[in-house]
Amino acid sequence: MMIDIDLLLAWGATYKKLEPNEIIFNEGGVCNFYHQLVEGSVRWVNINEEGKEFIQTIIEPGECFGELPLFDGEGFAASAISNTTSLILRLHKASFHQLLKERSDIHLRFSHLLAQRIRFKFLILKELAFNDPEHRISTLLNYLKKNKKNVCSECNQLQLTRQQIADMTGLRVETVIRAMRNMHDKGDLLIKKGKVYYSDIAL
Amino acid sequence: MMIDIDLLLAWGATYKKLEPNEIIFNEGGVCNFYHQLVEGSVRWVNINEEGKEFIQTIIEPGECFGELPLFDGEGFAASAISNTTSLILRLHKASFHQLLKERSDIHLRFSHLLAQRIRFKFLILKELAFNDPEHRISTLLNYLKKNKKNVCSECNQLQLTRQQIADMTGLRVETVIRAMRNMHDKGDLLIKKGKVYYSDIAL
DNA sequence: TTTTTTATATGATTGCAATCATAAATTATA
DNA sequence: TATAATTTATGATTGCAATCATATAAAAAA
Repeated sequence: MMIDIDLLLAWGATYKKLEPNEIIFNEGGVCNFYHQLVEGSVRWVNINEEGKEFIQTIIEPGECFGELPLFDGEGFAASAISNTTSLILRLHKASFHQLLKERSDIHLRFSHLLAQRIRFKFLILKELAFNDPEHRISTLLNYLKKNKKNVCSECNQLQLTRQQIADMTGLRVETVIRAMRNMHDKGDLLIKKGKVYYSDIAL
Repeated sequence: MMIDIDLLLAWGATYKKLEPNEIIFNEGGVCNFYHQLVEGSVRWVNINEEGKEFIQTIIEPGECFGELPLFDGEGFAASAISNTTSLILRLHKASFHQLLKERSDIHLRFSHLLAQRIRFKFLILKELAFNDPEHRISTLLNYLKKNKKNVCSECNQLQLTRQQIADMTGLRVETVIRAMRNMHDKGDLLIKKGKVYYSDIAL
């Protein structure tokens, strides 16, 4: 989901440049903006008491993030942190609501986005519950491939580290590494010099 | 989220009576209706190959369910099965979309609902990932209490079996039973004759 | 290029929830 | 009330991912 950049600018949105690992907003905090990523990469994460991260989504350019408070009025459900140097666009909450009001087509596209987000959560949740590391990982990778997320469109290379996959599936790095090696051995995916590629033979 | 029953009827919605354990729709199936529960109880579940259920939500009277396809055009993300004798209202998809179009206030309320659903998923997901059965259960119960879901408003009694809690947290019944006994011993909740009550001393 | 940092790899051990088995208590039904 | 079915309870065992430890490889920075 993205709103046309020119439209956002016309409505008064402003750019903000981010350093790597800069906190954009914190879980529980009050939301004043609609956020859209223009360049770079942002992770949307929950961090527990021991500092361990659970990555809800890794946002790519063109996607919005942190939108829940705009629709239900509560605090941020997770924190947003830049992975790399990034550029975002922010539109004031009031302007965003006005925009939705005037443009029911955009409102509908947000409903579509929200439904898709729930769908993804349904998918991951049932995987976490039904256990089995390999299955969890392969379901996640399948979803990402299908939605062309976190993958190089030219070379088919997965743009995630084992640690990130672990943080998205609730597993430990070592478990992910071992499971993925196993999947490689079975031909479910391809690992060359540590880098992961979707094998052509389905997944 | 509920739409006023008279309004639904005016728009051509029809009632459907359900026997216990009747399948309303199946995961992956095509959606033709907006569904709203009037009486009884419905579970929204994913069922894996071995027949084990993961309960995404237990729907109570006044709530809608199976709404994702109406917003993103894909198949049902989970199956819906009646827990008890139930009564639902169904409105044809096309009418629903027309209703949304004419009533932007209702559309906004659905955005609110969708955001809340994602929020709940964020919560559960990070719990499943950060492990620890007691913590998972207590987070779920807290959420349910806060949202007055699956709880008797008069007597404060939790309206879920240990099995259902297990199916919502990805744990086994025995683990849930043991964890909840433990929580009872610590005073986090109250178990009388097997029945669970929220203790007044927070949770 | 060399050094430092980050990511991947792999073995050994452990802890804990799943599993299996069985019983008791509670609720529903005859 | 008796009987059946469901839910809760509890012990014993096991399997598997987490954890710990350490090494190697790749990428980034000096």
